[in-house]
Amino acid sequence: MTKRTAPATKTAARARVGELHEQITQANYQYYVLDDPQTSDAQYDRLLNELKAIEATYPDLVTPDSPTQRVGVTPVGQLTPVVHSTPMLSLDNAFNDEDLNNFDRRVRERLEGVESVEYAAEPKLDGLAVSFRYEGGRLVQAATRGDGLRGEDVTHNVRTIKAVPMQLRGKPPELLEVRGEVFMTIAGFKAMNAQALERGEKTFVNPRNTAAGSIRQLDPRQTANKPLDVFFYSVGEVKGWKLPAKHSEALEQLRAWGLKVSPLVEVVQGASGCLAYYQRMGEKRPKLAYEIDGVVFKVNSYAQQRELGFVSRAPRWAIAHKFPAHEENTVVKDVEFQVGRTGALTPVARLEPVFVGGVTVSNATLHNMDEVERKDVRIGDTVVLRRAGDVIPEIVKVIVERRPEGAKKIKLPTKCPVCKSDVEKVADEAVARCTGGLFCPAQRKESLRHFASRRAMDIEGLGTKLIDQLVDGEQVHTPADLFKLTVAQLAELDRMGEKSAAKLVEAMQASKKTTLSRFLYALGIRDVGEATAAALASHFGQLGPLIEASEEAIQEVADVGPVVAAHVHHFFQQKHNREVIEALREQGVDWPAQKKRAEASSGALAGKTFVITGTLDSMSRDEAGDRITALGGKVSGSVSKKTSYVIVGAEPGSKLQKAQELGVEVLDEKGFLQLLG
DNA sequence: GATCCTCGAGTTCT
DNA sequence: CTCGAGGATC
Repeated sequence: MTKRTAPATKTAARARVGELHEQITQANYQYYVLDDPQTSDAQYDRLLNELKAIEATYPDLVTPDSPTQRVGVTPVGQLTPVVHSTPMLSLDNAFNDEDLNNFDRRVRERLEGVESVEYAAEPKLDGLAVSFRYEGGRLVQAATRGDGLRGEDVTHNVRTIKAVPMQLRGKPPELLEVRGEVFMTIAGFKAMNAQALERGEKTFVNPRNTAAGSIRQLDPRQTANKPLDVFFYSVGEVKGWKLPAKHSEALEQLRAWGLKVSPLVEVVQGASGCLAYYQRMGEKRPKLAYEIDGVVFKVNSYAQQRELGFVSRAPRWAIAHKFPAHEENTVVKDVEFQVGRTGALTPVARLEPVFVGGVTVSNATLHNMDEVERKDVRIGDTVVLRRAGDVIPEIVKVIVERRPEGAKKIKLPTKCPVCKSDVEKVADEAVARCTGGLFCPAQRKESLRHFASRRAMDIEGLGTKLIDQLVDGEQVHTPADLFKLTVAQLAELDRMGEKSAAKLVEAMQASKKTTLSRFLYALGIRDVGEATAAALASHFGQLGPLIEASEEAIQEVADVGPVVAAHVHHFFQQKHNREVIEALREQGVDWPAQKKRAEASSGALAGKTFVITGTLDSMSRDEAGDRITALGGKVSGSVSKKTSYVIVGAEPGSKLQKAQELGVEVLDEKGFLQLLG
C-alpha cells in the first residue's frame, strides 16, 4: 500500500518528513538542474503527495523550504523594494566585430604587459536578471535587477521555479549572493500560449516578456504554473568563501552547490577566440531551446577584473556581443492600401526603417481590416515588429503607452486608391475589393505579372518594372499584347538595350510552349490556383470542352464545388476573356494534349500524399514535386494525418514538428531518393 | 451543422 | 509563412 497516511507519532512523522525533503530535493536537482531525471513522474508525485498528507496532519512540521511550499500560496499586496548590497551591473554592447576588437584592445592597453587576455564566454539569455541571496545555504531572498541599485522583492515567485534550489548542496558559505537569468523555454512558451488560446484567454507576445511578467506577479499561484527556468552566471556579495582566481572556476563551484550554470560556458583566448565563439553560438542559436540575444565575454581573472574597474555603472572587463534582434520597436509612419490582382485591398504599414533579424524592414503587411482592428494599429503608433524564424515581417502589437496624441485611426478607403472605382466589402468576408476589374491599372499590372510568373507562363525577364512601363505606356492591355511586342519597341524602354530586348522576345517565344494546366493557372481565374488548374486540366483534357462546360459539369471535377465552378463558368462566359484566349492561341500559345485523370492516376506513388520542408541537396523543391507528380503522387502544402510522407531537407520548418506530432512518416533526402527508385 | 483538410492569395528583402 | 475560406466528410 502507498503511504498516503501520516505516521502515528510525531517523532516518526518528523523523521519521515526529513527523508521526503531529501528525496524530493534530490529528484528536483536531477530533473531541473542536471536535466537527467532519475525518478519517474509517478514516483515523484507519490513522494510529494505523501509529504502533503503528513503536513496536513502536523501543520507545525511545514517549513518554509519544504518542497510543498514551492507551489506558492498567498499573494502579496505589492512588491517590496530591495536595495542591492552590491549593484547589479549593466553591460556595454558590441554590435559588430570592430566593437569587439576595440574592447579587447582597450582591455590589453589597461592591463600592461598582458599580450593575450583569457575570457569566460557564455550565451546572453533573453530573460530577466535576478539576484538570489543564500544564507547558510538556504534561499532567503530573490530580487529583480530593477535599475541596478534597487530592485523588487520577488522571493515568493522565485520559490515556485523548480530549477532554483531552496537549499544549496555540499558545504555552502555563510552568505552567497548569486545572479542569474530567469527565462522561459520557447517550447514552454508555445505550450502556454496554446493553452491560453484554448481557454479563450489572451496570449503572450514573447518568452521574454512572459518571463518578466510572471516573475513580477503578485500572486505566486500565477507564477507556479509558468514554465520558468534559470541559469546562474555571476557572484555578488559573499561571506565565508574565498573566491577562486578565475570566474570560470567560481562558476564550477556554483555548479557543485547545485546552482544551474549554462553548459555552453567556455574559456576562450583573445578577441579571435571571442569572435569564433560568437560565430559558433550564432549557428547554435536556432537550435537552442531558449532565446538568446547575444553572448557575453568577461575577463576571466578576478585580479585583472579589479585592475580594470568600472566606468560609471558598467564594468570595463565585460561586454555583450549582440546578435541581430528578432524583434524591434518602430513607428508606423503611414498605412497605404495596395491593390492585388483580384482587386483585394491590402493595408500595408510604412515603417520607420528598422534593422531586425539581419535585414532592414520598412514595410509590413496588415493583411486586412479585421487584422487592423484586432491589433488596433494607428498611424504614429510605436509597434513591436517581429521577423522570427520566419522571413515575413509581422506587426506583433502596438505599445499603447507610447501612442502619441494625434495618432490617426486607419480607415478603409471608399474608392480604389489607383483607379477611383468603388470599393466593395461583402459582409462576413475579411477582404475588401476594388470593383474596377481590369479597368483598374493595378489589377491589370498584377494579373500580367501573374501571367508571366514562373509557375504560370514562366516568361523570364519580364518583371514588375517592365510591366509597369508597358501598362502605363498603354502598349499592353491584355496578355496577348505581350507576344506582339517587338525588339524595337522594347528597346525604347528604360533600362532596356537592344540585347536585353532580344533576349526577352526570345523568352516569350519559348514560353508559348506550355501545358494546359499552366495556361489555366496563368489566366488568373478567381479561386483557381495551381492545384485546381491541374485538376481542371486533367478532367477536361482540352480547353474547348472546358470553355463550353456548364456549371454542373465543372462541379464534377474533384475538389471543385459550387463557388469555384461558378467563378470558372463565369470567366469563360465573358466575351473579353474568350477574345483574349483566342488571341493568345493565334500568337502560337500551345500545349500538348493532356492525359486524362484515369491514365495519370497510376504509377508507383499513386494515392500517396507528400509534403516537403527544408532544402534538398540534389534537387529543388519544385523538381521534387514534379518527380512525385510524375509517379502519380500528390504534393500538398500542409501536413495532416492524411499525409503519407513528410520529406525533410536541411533546415526544415514547422512542418517537421507537425509531422512528429501527428505521427506521420518522415523521410530524409536519402529515403526519398530510394522511394523514387 | 461542425470539423478537418486543403487550397489560394498576398507579402519581404537580397 | 499565415490567414481565410471553399470543399469534403461525418
